[in-house]
Amino acid sequence: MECTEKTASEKAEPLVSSRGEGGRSAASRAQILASAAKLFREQGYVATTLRQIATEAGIQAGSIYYHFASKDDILIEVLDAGIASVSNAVRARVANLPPTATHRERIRAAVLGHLLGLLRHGDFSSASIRTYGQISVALKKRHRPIREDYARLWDEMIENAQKAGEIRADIPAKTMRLYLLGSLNWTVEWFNPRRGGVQALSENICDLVFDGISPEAGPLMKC
Amino acid sequence: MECTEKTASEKAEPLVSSRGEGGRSAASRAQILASAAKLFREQGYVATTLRQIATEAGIQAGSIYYHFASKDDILIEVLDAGIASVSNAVRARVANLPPTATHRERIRAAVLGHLLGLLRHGDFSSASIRTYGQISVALKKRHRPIREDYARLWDEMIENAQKAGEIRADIPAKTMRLYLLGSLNWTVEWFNPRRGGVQALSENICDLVFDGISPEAGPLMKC
DNA sequence: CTCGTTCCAAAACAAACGTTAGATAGAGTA
DNA sequence: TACTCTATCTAACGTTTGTTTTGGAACGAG
Repeated sequence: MECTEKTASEKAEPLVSSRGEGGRSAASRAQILASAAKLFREQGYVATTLRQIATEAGIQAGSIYYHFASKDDILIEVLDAGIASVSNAVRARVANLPPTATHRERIRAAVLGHLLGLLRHGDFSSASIRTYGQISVALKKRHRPIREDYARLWDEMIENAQKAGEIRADIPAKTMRLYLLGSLNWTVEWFNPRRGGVQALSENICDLVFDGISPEAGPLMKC
Repeated sequence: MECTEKTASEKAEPLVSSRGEGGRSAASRAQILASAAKLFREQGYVATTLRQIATEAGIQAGSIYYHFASKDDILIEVLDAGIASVSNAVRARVANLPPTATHRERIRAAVLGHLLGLLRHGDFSSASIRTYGQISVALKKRHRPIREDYARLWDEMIENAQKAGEIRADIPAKTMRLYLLGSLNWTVEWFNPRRGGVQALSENICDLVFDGISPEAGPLMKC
């Protein structure tokens, strides 16, 4: 609202860290982000207080403003980092496939990458998924490009697989992507690491995504 | 916190409505609930203000307390009504099936009932699903019984179908239920009624749930 | 008309929120 | 030693939150 210019601002770009990359304060910044991600994931954005984040990070509430301009700015960074995390996990797994891999194998690798990235290194990506639905349109706008990038990655994989006849083509690719990512994303709502491993669960869900709940080779299958 | 006893409380149970079922104030009560459900669905619980609810309902913020004891109490009623709504929709559709219906047909009816109940008469059920993840454990505890009832309905259907060999049995029923309901629930995050009908989408998703993204009659698997 | 009940508006309440301002301790530099 | 910059604390600001209090229309019963 107000024009908040510093009284004496000679340097136009103060730059985040004073010296080098691993600046002394960079650790604090990272700590704040990690604490925020954890709390956002558990309680959502609005329910999480700057004082909670500060306590979790071992500092005082006001000190946060040395590193971030606002609570919204913290959210944006957590959101972006979360999507980037799973996006990188997926791209890495797909890129590691041999060139002879089928489209189905690429999708399978992507599903596993998405799930593992979500359930393992969880706070940022889980926070990203769980809070996205409850933020203002202004915040969504700032975050949208990264999300659309990731969506495009899936759309291309699905469309290519459809054209190659490796997955069904009677359902729009976009519907398929929304359904597919939704199935994966919802796991963060109920997954409990103490109850069964991530790997086993991920493969179960992968099977369900590909073949549904129908029996593999039904003895009395209708034709 | 404080002991808030009315100064002169002769009647132990004032009862909600003074006269009959359709009391004069029952309409206001319902209006408050409807407004709250709509806002909870759109913004989440914490982000929704009592003053917003009041404005939406056409009354004053303080007046809400004539009908409800607290904001939490409103949430609980919205949550319960939401689950009850889809639960009834599902039970009705399943009950309307002929006695000769297979387990697969029962599950298909349930899936459609869940989706249609969710996407059509949406505010209460959508609010219930979207806010459940962000409320305190105390609130969850009050709401849990109704939710578990509904979960049990699905578990029984799935287990019966597994025993009959009509759906795959190589994946735990509980995992299957969580995956299945998750896929359906996530639709409220992206469904847009202006872009395609509810019925068509529901059947697409139903197909995906049953047969996955694999082609219907694949090159490998012919009937 | 009078009384009691029902329903709600108006205004205020304390607590908590995001945010800002000023002071301060410590490290580096000259 | 004196000065500067960095990173933080302390304390407060104004606003908004859920909630409470008070008072008074509206209305039916006697």
